Amino acid sequence: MEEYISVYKCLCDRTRLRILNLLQQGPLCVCHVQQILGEPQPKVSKQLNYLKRHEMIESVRNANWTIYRLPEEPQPLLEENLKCLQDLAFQEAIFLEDLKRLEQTDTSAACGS
Amino acid sequence: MEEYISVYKCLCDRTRLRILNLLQQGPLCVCHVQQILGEPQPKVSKQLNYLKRHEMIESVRNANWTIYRLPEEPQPLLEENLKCLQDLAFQEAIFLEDLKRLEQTDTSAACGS
DNA sequence: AGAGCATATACTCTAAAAGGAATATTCCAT
DNA sequence: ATGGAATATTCCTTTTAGAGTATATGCTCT
Repeated sequence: MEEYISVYKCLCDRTRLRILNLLQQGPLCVCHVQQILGEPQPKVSKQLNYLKRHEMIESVRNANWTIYRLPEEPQPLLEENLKCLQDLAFQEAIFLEDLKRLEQTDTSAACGS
Repeated sequence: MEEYISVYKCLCDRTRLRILNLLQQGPLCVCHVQQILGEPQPKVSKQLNYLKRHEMIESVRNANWTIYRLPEEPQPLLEENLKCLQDLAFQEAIFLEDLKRLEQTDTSAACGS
């Protein structure tokens, strides 16, 4: 049950939801998330770290970038709610804008192809 | 998106999860929830009120009982996660114990048949 | 080794959340 | 109208979460 609570805590913050929405499209490094969200670097870094500590996402170091991504197989409860997030993405303006900015971002340098 | 966050906030507390688990079996008044959870009355009342304020549950006054229940059609995100809670109920000892105590409780007086 | 970019951490502050104890309210029965 | 049961609310305290600013660390390249 604590695992459930942990998942829900991760999901009840606006910034973290925006991050998860982005990561569903693929891995991203901190600076890209930061650019897309338009939020200060420490804020983004801390929330990414929060999600990682609670095992919602993984990270890999690549040169001086840290690439964050969703795990291959997220825990079931997270996976279920990521699907729900995708439904929301069609209605929620901020999500759509984030995805639009993501498309306009070249992630190949840091994150590989 | 604020609605999503609101749902997740409701779900990230142990007491509230236990309450929702119980209410999936049917309506209950405060004193029964209190007995089953073994928690102090103000705590239970406050959490029920919290869930109601956030529109996760409804209440009806019956004599000097207040009966709380899940709505006929919970909002989709809640409904999805209530299903997940049911999966958890089979593994989680505290949920099983709550359900057992629920069975041993006569709710007919306050909550109707 | 030194510069510069990317990221992480520390510190401080504010606000929100949760619990406990006491009290208030509501409704029914007598 | 009074008492008692059920529920709600208030007050107080403690904890937790999030934001902002500043600073530190890590890595790469020259």
